[in-house]
Amino acid sequence: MFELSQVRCFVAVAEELHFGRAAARLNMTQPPLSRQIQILERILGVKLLQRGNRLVRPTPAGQSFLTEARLILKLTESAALLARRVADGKAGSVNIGFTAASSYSYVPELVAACRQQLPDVELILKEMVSGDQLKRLGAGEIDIGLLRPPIPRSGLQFFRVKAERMIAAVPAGHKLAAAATIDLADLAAEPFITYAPYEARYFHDLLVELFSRAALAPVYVQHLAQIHSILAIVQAGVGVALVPEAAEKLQFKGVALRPLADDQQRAAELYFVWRDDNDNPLLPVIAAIARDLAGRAFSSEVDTGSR
Amino acid sequence: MFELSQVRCFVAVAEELHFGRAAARLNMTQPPLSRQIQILERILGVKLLQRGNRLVRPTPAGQSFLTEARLILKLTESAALLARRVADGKAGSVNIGFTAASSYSYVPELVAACRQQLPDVELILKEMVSGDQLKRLGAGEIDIGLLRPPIPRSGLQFFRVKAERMIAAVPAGHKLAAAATIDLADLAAEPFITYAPYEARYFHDLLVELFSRAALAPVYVQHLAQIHSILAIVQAGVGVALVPEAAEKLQFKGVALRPLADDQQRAAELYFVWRDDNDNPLLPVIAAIARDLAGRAFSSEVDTGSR
DNA sequence: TGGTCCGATACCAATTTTGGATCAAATCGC
DNA sequence: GCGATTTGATCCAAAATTGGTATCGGACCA
Repeated sequence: MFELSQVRCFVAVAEELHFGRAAARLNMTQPPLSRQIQILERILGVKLLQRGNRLVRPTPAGQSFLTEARLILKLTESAALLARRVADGKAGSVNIGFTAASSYSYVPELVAACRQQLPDVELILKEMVSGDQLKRLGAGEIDIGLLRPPIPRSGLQFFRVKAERMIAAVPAGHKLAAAATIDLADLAAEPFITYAPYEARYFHDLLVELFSRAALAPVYVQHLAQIHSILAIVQAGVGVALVPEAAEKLQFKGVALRPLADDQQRAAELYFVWRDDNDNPLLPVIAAIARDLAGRAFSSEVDTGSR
Repeated sequence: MFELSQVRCFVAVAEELHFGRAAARLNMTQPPLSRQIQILERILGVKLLQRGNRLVRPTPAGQSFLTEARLILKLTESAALLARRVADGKAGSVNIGFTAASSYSYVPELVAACRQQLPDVELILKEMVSGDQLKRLGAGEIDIGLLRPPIPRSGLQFFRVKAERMIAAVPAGHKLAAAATIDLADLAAEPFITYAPYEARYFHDLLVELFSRAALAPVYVQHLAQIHSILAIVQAGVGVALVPEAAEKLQFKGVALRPLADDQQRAAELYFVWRDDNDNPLLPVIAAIARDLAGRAFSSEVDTGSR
């Protein structure tokens, strides 16, 4: 098969319509240029240029090949450029796993920030529970996980991007909805909707620990994995629940969301996790964006707290 | 800039994920393969492959480059293939000039036949009068002319593709429309619409000769270049005219078309013309199609005549 | 008909490429 | 653990390719 140098030779001659000038443009002498064109023609089995004694002009096949040749050269250049951009972390793609809950609160901001700062980067988002994310991280199927603790030490790096309060969700007309804050003991006295022990293990364990520390034992009437399912059940009047603050973004009608009493507050943490041997050049770039976003989130959280 | 052989090397390694196997696939040994990859990486300034001791895998930049590389290789192959097809007269494009009149009778059949037999060929059709076609043929701006005599000998080849009778056009209600055939003398007695001496020189000269031979001198009331314009004027009752038989295809309401008396008939000829030094491989192919079409047209004409 | 322009050819020198041998590192099996 | 094996990298001599100089041959021009 032919070589790119030959294609460049041909394009030069076809554009100059003159071997001598084309050779000059290619920084070479005329004889080797003639030879390269001949070789190209022999490889293709097609005469590309009609050499009259005073003029050179492309044959119809040469004309057609010229069009393609220009395209090929353009493509090679853009391929090289793209590879460099990817290596520089300015283009490419990253697979990101995220939990359903984070899609309400953190993922949208992260995606927006990336789109703005890295317009040529493709973010491939895959919703999955934290456990699956850890598995996929290990297998190299996702580059980044946005997940809940616990995080095993083995070859993973991570930092916290979010810590959001758990707040109570009660039916809108419920007597507890009347107060600005809700006491954990009052909540535990109601029929309680909680999280599925595997699919939403983090929240499940969080609540178990929260209640046992407070020496409370609520009556669990339902286990669910998704926050929006829980809110729907609360709305239906089946019981009350504790959900992360991000649930406010869902704007669920008929459900009142109230913070817990100050001394009972508990934060649900979200971590940005990656394999430390992941060589995707986008990783440090996106990690920096994520860290920056998290920093701003925490400082604004402090603001909110101080009000 | 890099070479296609290096791209092929890289694709092989990226697909096999193994230098040895890739080398075997490329019919070479492993050391030069390793080196070609290194050279490619140095040219791009980007590490494309991560060599672990038991595994090779593409870096993100390599992954992106792999996609582009496959595209480049595919394009080179298709470019070579296309060039060969053009050289074989199976693809490509031809510029064809044609007279307005031929667009009613011959061009549609020719285009249809080409589309069917040469689906990958682009026919670029340009309407122009015969004189312009000869000029453009000389300048190489069209490959084929479909035009009227006279044709100069200088470096042109040609053959006749059509000879169509001239027929009389009279307003539908006109007294001459009553007869099945019209006598030239009767026609010449009417106000006569004829052809512009330059733009439609062939028809102009044809009529001049026809009438002078018959020792007739019609009163010319209007000169026009286009057949449909002439028919429109005839329809308006301004006068009568002689038009090529193909005018029947126009289906002009309010105009009666009648053949001349048998001994007065006169044929308008259409020729397929090209420069004998034109190297477009499509030329012989399309000429053959045109000749075939002309042959069938003439034989069917003989049929009509024998009835 | 000689001069000039232009691409092709012949031949030569330099570089590049090739592939065998070898090396170094790491994994696997016993 | 410790060789045996696998895998990519490196070294080196031979071969091929490439580019350059000189020259040729044909065509147009004066």
